[in-house]
Amino acid sequence: MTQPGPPEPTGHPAGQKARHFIHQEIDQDLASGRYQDVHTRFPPEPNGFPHIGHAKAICAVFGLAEEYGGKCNLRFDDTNPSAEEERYVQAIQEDIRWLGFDWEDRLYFASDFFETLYEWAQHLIRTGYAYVDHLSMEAIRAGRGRRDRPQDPGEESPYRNRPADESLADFAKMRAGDYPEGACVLRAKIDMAHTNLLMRDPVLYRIQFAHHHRTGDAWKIYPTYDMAHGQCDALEKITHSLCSLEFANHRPLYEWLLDHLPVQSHPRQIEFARLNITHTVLSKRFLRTLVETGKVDGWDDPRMPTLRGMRRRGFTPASIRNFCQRIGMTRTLSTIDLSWLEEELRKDLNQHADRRMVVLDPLKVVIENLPEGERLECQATNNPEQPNSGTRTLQLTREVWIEQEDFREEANRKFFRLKKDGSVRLRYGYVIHCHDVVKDSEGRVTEVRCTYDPETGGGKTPEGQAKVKGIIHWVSKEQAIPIEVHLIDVLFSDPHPMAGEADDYLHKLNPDSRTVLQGCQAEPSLQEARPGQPFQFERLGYFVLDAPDGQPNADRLVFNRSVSLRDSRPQDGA
RNA sequence: UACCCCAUGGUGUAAUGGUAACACUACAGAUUUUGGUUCUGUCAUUCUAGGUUCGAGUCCUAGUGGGGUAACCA
Repeated sequence: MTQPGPPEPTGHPAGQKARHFIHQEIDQDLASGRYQDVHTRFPPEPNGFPHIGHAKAICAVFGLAEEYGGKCNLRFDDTNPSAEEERYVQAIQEDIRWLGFDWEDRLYFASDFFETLYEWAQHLIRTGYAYVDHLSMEAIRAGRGRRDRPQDPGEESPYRNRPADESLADFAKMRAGDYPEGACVLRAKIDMAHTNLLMRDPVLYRIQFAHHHRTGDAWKIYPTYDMAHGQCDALEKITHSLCSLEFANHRPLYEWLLDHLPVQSHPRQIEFARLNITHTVLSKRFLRTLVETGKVDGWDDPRMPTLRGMRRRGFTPASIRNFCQRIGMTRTLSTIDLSWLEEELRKDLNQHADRRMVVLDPLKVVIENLPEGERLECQATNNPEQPNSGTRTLQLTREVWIEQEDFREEANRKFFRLKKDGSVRLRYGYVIHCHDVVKDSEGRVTEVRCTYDPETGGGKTPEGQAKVKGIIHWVSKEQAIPIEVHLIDVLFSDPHPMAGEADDYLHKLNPDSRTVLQGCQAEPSLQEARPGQPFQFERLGYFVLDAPDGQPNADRLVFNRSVSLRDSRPQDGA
């Protein structure tokens, strides 16, 4: 039979998609005829906002379906009403679409299948594979085995061998709400001596009176993950059910249930390692703590590894997809260096972000031989990587702002920006020469006095003159608009915040994860910046207009630095 | 502790019993109106011990190290 998969690669040739162990498994399944096509699913529980770790899974399942010409469903695993909310259902869909994936008309909810799952539970009871157990939660837990001696077999519940009719009647009463929460559960009857403790008669249904975001108060009982997940996979005719490694222990149960239920199809669970990234935490619980304790401003704080946080920070869908492509899929535990994410973002933004000039920490330069009121027009390229991006006109005036950092009264030879009695080129403008400085009473330079060379416009170097190596950015004082800039740094100074004791991570937060800079000076075109529109502020990095909850700040222009430019300045050069 | 999973340069990923490779980082150089981009080069790798085999990163056994699970969460 022919396989739709890509050709056999060796290594990672440029431009060719990396192939991983799941490709190989799928190839075999198609070759052996186990499955005729590839149908995957993304199964989030609507109880939080997706983060970059989810992006890995999303890219994998949607990507695999696409590569094999198959389909990928979106299914909300909404089997625990006390934890789940409608707003997350919306947010998750928004984030997946933003990443660029489409489930078309295949949007499902586990709750869509509650009636079938109920019937299947009855089926298990009738066939002698499930029973209603009135033992307390503690008693059940104890009966499954001692924590310190898990090798010993568990103890069978006294309800284990009750007649099916009795269980059936009790199960109906559970559904009807005749029993209070916690009074009883439905358990599978498997093997109380199994070495995998999950197989020691796991709970399949429990009573919950919580209001469900979709089914309201129609149900008093809800299936557990194990009773719902594989069954929904089967009902949706999923072929390859991908999940993270912590579910590997559930696979025998996944198989057992499919084997004992009248399912029409038999999906296959494949586990992969979840994503870890240095300097951050990727777990809903820990991220929630950061939000709830006010360590960050919210789920969409630009420092958060949530997709909405990253979006607000200026990450692009392409950069995230490329990142996920690059890290691959394995069963090996790994921690990816945060710089990989930043590198992918730079790669994308270098191609697509228009260039602008902004001075973060302004120092006044007076060009003495440029009369007040006179303007020198300079043509600035919008994006050197995109020949068709055009140019814009900047006005060079007598007074301009440059970066404090770009001026030194004295400096060594490796410093090739502006110093006293030295020259530097104003980007897109002219070469200026500094011959004097003005200082305040404390000796700080408040003003730099320069002259410009009219022969050096358009990047020209006049005959016989040495080429000026340093080029710095600038903004006309007359034209500048004030903006606020937020520099974003790592959330945790420790590369491995999760190492160590339970809640240590809260003490490893980087106190300087956000630096607010007020009084920055920007070229006037930035007045028109739109949310999500990426810019490179020349020599400073990539920036995006801040838009909390998708809306720009009404009272002022705030830009977040998505990522800095790679900086190879030598340490002693400053 | 029991069960399950994992182990290849600093990092990540390939090599499907047959010459250990690719990318990133680091470092060096070239180009450059961004100390950016781009290009070139250099350094560096199979956890340990046995076994199977003509041949082992790959298969087997044991050890060591790391991780997951041991919820009426998913």
